[in-house]
Amino acid sequence: MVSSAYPVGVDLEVELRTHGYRVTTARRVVWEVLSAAGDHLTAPSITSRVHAVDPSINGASVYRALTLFAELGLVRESRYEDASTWEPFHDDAAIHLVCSECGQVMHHNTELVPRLRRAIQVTTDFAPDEIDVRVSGRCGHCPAESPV
Amino acid sequence: MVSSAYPVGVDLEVELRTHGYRVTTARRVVWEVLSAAGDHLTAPSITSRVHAVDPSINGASVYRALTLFAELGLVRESRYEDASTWEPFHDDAAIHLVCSECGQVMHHNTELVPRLRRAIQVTTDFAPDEIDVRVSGRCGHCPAESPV
DNA sequence: CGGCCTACTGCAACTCGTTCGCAATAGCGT
DNA sequence: ACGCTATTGCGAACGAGTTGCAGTAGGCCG
Repeated sequence: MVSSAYPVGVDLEVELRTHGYRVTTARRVVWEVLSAAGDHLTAPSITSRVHAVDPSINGASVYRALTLFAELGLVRESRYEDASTWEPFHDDAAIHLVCSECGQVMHHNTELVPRLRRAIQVTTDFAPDEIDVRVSGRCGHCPAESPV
Repeated sequence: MVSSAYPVGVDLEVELRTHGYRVTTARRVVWEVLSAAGDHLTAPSITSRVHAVDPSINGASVYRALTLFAELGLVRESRYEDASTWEPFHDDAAIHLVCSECGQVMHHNTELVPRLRRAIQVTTDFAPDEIDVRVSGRCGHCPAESPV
C-alpha cells in the first residue's frame, strides 16, 4: 500500500488518461518521488527512493516512466556535471544555482533570462527555444572555505 | 610522426612542464584534436580523431589526457543532452547556442552573463562561481520546419 | 460484477561510455 | 647514455541506460 501524504498525483492521472496511457503503480510511485523531492534527482536515486516505497518496482520501469513523463512535458531532464538529473517541469525563467559544497540545487527567477532570449533574437540569426542556465558556487548555508 | 599543421601545442607544453607533467605523444595529439576543432567534441569523437592521427593511442589515455587538461583549466567539460562534450576553455561570458537541427554549437558573448552574476550576488546569498548558459534552438543555416 | 484484451511490467541479458590495475614503455633530469 | 618513475596500452570491470520477451494487471465492455 502506498500512502499518499502529498496532494500530487492528480495531475498525473489526468495527464496520463487524456493521452491514452494507463495509470499504473510504477508511474504513480515515480511521480510521487519526483514531486516529494521537487528537486533535481538522478535516475539511480529516484530508483532507490522508489524501491524504498515499493521494492517490487523494477529499475527499467523507472526509466520508462521518466521517459514517458518527459515526453508528456511533466518532467525535464538535465545533464549537469557527471550525472543526469530529473525534476518536475518549471519554465526556464528559473535558473539553477548548484552549490558545489553541499550539492543542493536551488531555483532562482530572473527577468534576465527572457531578456537574454530577446537579445539573442535581436543580435543573432539564432532562433532560441529552451534556455538552460546553471550557476555553480556556494550557497548561503555552506561556510566559505577558510583562508590558508 | 605527428605533423603539427597548427601552431598550438606550445601553450600545452609550457602548461604541462610548469606543473611537473610530462609532454607525451598522447597528450599532444589530444590537444591538437581539441584545438583544431575549437568546438565541442564528445569524448568518443575525440578518440576517433586521435586514432585517425595515431591509432596506437589508447582510448583510456584520451580520457586521462582530457581529465588532466580539465584539472589544468585548459579544457572544459559540459554535459548537454545525451553526451558530455569537451572544448578548449573560454571564459563564461560566452554562452552556448546549440542548434537542434544540425547539432552545431555556437558561442555568443553577452554582457548579460556578468550582469546575471552581479544580480545573483546582490539579490541572493548564493556566491556564484561558474555560469553555464546553454540555449537550444535553430541556427541561421537551418531552415524553419515547414508548417503542416 | 466478471472476463477479456493489450498496455505495461519484471526480468535478465545486453550495449556502450568511462574507469581501473598492472606490467611495459618512454620522458627527461643527471 | 642511464636510470628513475610518470605515463601508457591493454584488458577487464563497472555502471547507467536500453531492449526483447513472457507474464501481469489496468480498465473497458458486456
